[in-house]
Amino acid sequence: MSYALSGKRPVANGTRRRIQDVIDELGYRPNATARALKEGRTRTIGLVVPPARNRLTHMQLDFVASVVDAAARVDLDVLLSPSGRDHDRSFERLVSEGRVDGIILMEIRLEDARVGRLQDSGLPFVGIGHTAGDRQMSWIDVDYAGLVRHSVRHLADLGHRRVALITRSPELVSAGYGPACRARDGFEAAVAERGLDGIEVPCGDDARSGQECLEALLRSHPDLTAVTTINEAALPGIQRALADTGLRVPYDFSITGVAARTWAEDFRPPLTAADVPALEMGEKAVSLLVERITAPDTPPRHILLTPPISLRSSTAAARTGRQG
Amino acid sequence: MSYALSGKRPVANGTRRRIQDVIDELGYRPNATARALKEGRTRTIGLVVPPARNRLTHMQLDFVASVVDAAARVDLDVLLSPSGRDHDRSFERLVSEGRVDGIILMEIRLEDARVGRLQDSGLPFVGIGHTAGDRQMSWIDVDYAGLVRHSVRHLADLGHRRVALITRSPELVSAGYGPACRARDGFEAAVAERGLDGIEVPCGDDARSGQECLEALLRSHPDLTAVTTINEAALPGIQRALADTGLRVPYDFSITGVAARTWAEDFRPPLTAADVPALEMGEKAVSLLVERITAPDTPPRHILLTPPISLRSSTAAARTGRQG
DNA sequence: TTGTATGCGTTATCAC
DNA sequence: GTGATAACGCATACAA
Repeated sequence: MSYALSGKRPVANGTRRRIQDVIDELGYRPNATARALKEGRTRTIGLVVPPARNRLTHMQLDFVASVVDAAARVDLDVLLSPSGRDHDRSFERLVSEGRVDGIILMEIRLEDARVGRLQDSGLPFVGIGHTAGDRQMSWIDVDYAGLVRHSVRHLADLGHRRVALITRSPELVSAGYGPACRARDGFEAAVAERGLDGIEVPCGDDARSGQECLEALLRSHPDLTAVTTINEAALPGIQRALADTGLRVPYDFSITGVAARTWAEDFRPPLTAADVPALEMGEKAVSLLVERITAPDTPPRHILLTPPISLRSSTAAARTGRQG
Repeated sequence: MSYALSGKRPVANGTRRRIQDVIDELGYRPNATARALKEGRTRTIGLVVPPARNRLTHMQLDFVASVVDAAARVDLDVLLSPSGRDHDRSFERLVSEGRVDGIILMEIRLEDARVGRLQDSGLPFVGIGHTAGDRQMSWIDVDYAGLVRHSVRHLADLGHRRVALITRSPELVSAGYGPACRARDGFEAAVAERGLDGIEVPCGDDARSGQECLEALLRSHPDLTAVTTINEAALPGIQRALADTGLRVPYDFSITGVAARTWAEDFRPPLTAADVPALEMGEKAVSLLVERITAPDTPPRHILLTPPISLRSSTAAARTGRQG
């Protein structure tokens, strides 16, 4: 069948109508698979997500949703691939079988084998998050180190001397998950700089863990007057532990964090925090990827976001000590 | 190149080794697109999700995660497609361009045009949720009507006379979203059956809306002593409103709900609720779809789950009245 | 047991 | 301005 009515070449009006009639009659729609084979591109991108087993955080969910949305806007489909211990087959299919034109990688670790694998494959890809050494890839990330450093300085300015960092799950931390490691770096830097007593504790990504974590912290460090956290899922639990102990925020205890805005605003009182623009990041990741695909020889780009810390109502000057 | 070493026909050991060597040398991997074209199937399923604009609930997230996980387990890839007003192109691509072997439909409304569209297309599909009239599709759903009816009966048994149903967002309700409508039906049935005073209110899918909603409810109905809800995202807000008003659960006020277990257990005190088995449902949806794909002539199957209501600690006998 | 040819549905190129 | 034909990469049926 002639299909020059894509406008690629002139066509007589009569013929066009005749073809259109047949199309309408048969309900013809071009087959995407055949087209992909012929054109050498699939109009599909892969999104590598953490496996379901450890339920996704809201922030990750926002990434997924915004990536899918942004991709749909430019008529790209999104193939989801869980990546983790038992799902290597899925990842391998994605990179080596030519199902996708490019890949967006989530939950990147400081040393991440998948990055090397992708580089070898030659498939365009971008990261939401970035590895330790590699400048040979495009990525978009949040400056966790900088934000945590700022948060701790803010607490120090308010007179807090003993502060804690509540970070992500032990598994993530020991796997070298980027945000967790960089948050620690920023925390240690600020603690050293201001001569504070700093405690770093991992914490599962859920309310219960948050509660247990803060309870343990309060028990073992009675002089603790402030915490900062990058674990948004733990926030409701942290809040409960505080309430149960009778500690009023911010009069008796200060909190800062790095979290999606919803979580910060849902905290009581509203949390002083750097708002991670997850929706924007997903969108940006898609356009970075589109750039990698259409112009592979362009040098990779790195976008490190440092959202401002919104001063809300969860921090105040330290009391002389919780026990006093 | 000979590629009968898929085991489809006998092959000499020497030849096999020779071929394997070449494969290793070249790093050859079969191209999925070409294979799909040849075999007439893509080994990919489509998952139609609500658009990102109204952020997905945790339950929906669990659906997505479990579907992706279950699909990966049987080597199926998942193509995500946001469906909503502005994303018709994405849905249309999915059903008509042969990119997928089958489709899982989420957030189904009582009257859902997409179902008719899919039936016309002949593409295998299953719903997580079901329409009003149609028995011509496979689906898996939770019996919201029955569960809410049970919950209200439970409250009535405890002596509550004026109870409220907090349902989903006004948009969802007026769009005829299945769970919202069926919850209302069950609520009205139980209210009529027990001669209660029933109030039904829509509520946005977030903590803030939950708080405002319950505050308004308490203001306008001072004699309200119990609520039941299917809006899990509103639960934290409901809890806060109660706490702010000084109402103790369950002594002063009772709550029941239909929610994923995490939410119920995270409530303080733990929520008496029917636990929606979202993870299991996603998995089940995949196997239903695989059945539709491999045996299209099989009659459609309907799975209506009625998870038991777990009695936790959020309900108690009604006081004579909140004001008394 | 092995090599070769055909066709899946498109798009692009080439004669007409 | 239009119709026929090759090629994308694979699987398979058929010939050797």
